[in-house]
Amino acid sequence: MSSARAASRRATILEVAHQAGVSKTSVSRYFSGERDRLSETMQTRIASAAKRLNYRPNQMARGLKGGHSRLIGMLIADILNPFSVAVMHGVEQACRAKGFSLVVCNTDNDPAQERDHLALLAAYRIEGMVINAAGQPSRELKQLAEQGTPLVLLDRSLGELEADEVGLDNARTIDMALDHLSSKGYGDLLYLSEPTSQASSRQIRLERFEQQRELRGLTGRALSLSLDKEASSLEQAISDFLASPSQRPKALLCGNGNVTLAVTRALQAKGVVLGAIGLMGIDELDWCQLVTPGITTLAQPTKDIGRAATEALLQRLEPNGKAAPPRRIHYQPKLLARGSTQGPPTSTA
Amino acid sequence: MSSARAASRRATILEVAHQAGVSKTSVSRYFSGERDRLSETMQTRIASAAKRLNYRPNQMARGLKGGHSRLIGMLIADILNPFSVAVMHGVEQACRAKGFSLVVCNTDNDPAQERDHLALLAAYRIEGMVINAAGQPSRELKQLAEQGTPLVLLDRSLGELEADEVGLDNARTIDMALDHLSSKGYGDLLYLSEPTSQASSRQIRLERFEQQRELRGLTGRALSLSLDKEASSLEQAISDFLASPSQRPKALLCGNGNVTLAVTRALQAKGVVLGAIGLMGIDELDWCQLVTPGITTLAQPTKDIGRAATEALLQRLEPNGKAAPPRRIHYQPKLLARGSTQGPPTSTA
DNA sequence: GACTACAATGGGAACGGTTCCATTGAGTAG
DNA sequence: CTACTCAATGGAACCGTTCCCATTGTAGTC
Repeated sequence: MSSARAASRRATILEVAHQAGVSKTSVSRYFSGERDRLSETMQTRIASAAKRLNYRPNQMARGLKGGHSRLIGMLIADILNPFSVAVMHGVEQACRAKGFSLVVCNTDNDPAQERDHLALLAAYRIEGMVINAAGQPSRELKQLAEQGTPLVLLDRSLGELEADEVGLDNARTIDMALDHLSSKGYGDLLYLSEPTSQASSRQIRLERFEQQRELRGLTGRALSLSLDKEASSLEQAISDFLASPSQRPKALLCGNGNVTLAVTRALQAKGVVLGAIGLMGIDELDWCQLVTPGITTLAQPTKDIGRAATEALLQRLEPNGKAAPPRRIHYQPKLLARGSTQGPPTSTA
Repeated sequence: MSSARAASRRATILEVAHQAGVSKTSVSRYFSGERDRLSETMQTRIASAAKRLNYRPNQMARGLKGGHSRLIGMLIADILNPFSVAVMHGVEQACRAKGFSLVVCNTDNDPAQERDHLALLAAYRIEGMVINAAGQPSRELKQLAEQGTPLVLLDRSLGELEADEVGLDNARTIDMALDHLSSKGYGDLLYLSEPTSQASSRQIRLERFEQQRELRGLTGRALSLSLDKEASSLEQAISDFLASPSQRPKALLCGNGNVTLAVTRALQAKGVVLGAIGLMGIDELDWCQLVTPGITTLAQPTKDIGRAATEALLQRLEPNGKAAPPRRIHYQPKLLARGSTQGPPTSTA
């Protein structure tokens, strides 16, 4: 009879204690990693009672008393971007390995959604956050930081906020791209980026591109535009670039995976042959090797980034780790050279 | 002074009540949607006190008393599959719109991870689950169901479990594929699927393919294999198929996006010209239009599926909705015809 | 053999809310 | 004017844990 009842509703610690004929304190100890404080007999009795009742500690109650929700929040600007998902995958695995759960919130690049999600995460008393979102820290985010919630910024830098940062070595990435393109004979370059106001890393890449392009005596320009709203302006920009007079072979460099996709579509619509016009992208995508003759990319080590972000965060959660100075971890990309930058036809002569 | 203190630690309902000079009951009412029971004065006083202290109700405490965690869990078999992410995006938006939060758990197709995650979600007393995971319901899942947690199965059917199901009309999807392929002149077909033991929808598709292929007098076969572990066996299977003697033009049909990716890679490695050998996939992917001459797909309405799943779930959460008979919602795919099924060269003569 | 130290266990007060029930006062019908 | 209703508010118990602080018993010390 009592075993039949067990299935109907989640058992409480009190019921287990009763079944086992011990106090709830002991049961609590058993489930909070203090088993060594209990005698053998006690342990087996609790174990069997718990099993019989199918008991699981209620995390809500736990979180309430101890303040440990064991929850990590993650804010993602664009969940449909494979790069973000790959990083999230890494973060999730690392969290799980340490006994934390991840609550993922997608903001669709919308500050209002970001605010909502932050309020929510605060309501659940999450213990830390991994953030890959808007450029300007919202009031909610600042509050969270001020209250002592550890923050890790992914691929972003939010000046005023004291937080760890994990991401790509943006300057070096641009340099590698320029090295590669110019070594293949491309001398007139167009850099395309999503709006730089949204993310500091975009800003850095764009500025670095302009600076280094000039320094290396290459011609061209850098452009930042919104992919959703200005699809036509992207095509226009590419047309203008391709039509612009220059003796030097032309190439396009894409600031992230979304841009690479949009640009590849646009080039294909125009009937451009890749390679004759160079194409290179930051972020590796499943299909880059499939589009003839293969698109050259600089791959980010997504897994490493995810893991590093989580480790940085969890370190801050440890009793002593809170005060350490902010870390800045920057990874090197990996060049995957393919046909789209094989060099212009004339240069092979 | 009091405002300075406000920033340091999250305020409690008691502090707000004190500040406002009212009882905590009234503050609770204010934040639980019972504002109409409070007088104007009371409301403004509470509002200003709450604002001053930057108060947010603690969801943990709320969930404890009322049993409402306002949390929905989602189990995803493979987070790196864009289809899953797209559906998840839909689910998340729908949850948010109704005031629920989504906790996403990726199982990497691993039953052990699935068990862990389920235990965890149970510990947080989630109110419902959207599931896209292993074929065999684990003990944990059954328990969850028995305790009355509403379940929605995505693209899967778990016989013994009473739950709503949302997904594609698999039989119709296969029929559409066969219609299209044979109308384009392909008569010798190979169907490739990921392991059918993992998901009932895969099983249905595969069986339907064999049945209908035969019924239509087409030759060929259907094969199920693991992409990770048997990459070489995939290539072998394709080679065998292409080498097999047949008068009729050959085409490959891919059971989902992952297969399409693996097959496209394999075909490209072999130097196969798409179209001469037909290629068609279930699931639309970003790059299907980019790979020359474009890959024909049957697109799933991911957003609809996500929304429908959430709506079904939330309906069960309403006081009366628990008892309704299980729903089965099946969507039609959309055919996106491209060059990879333009028909074999001889048929144009 | 009394005293201390410590290991093993239990009792009960939090934690931050919700909710039932009681209390108050004003309006209304008789 | 009295009794009754109803709206507005507060008091206190409770949700399922954790954790501090007893309490007990047993072994070790002198």
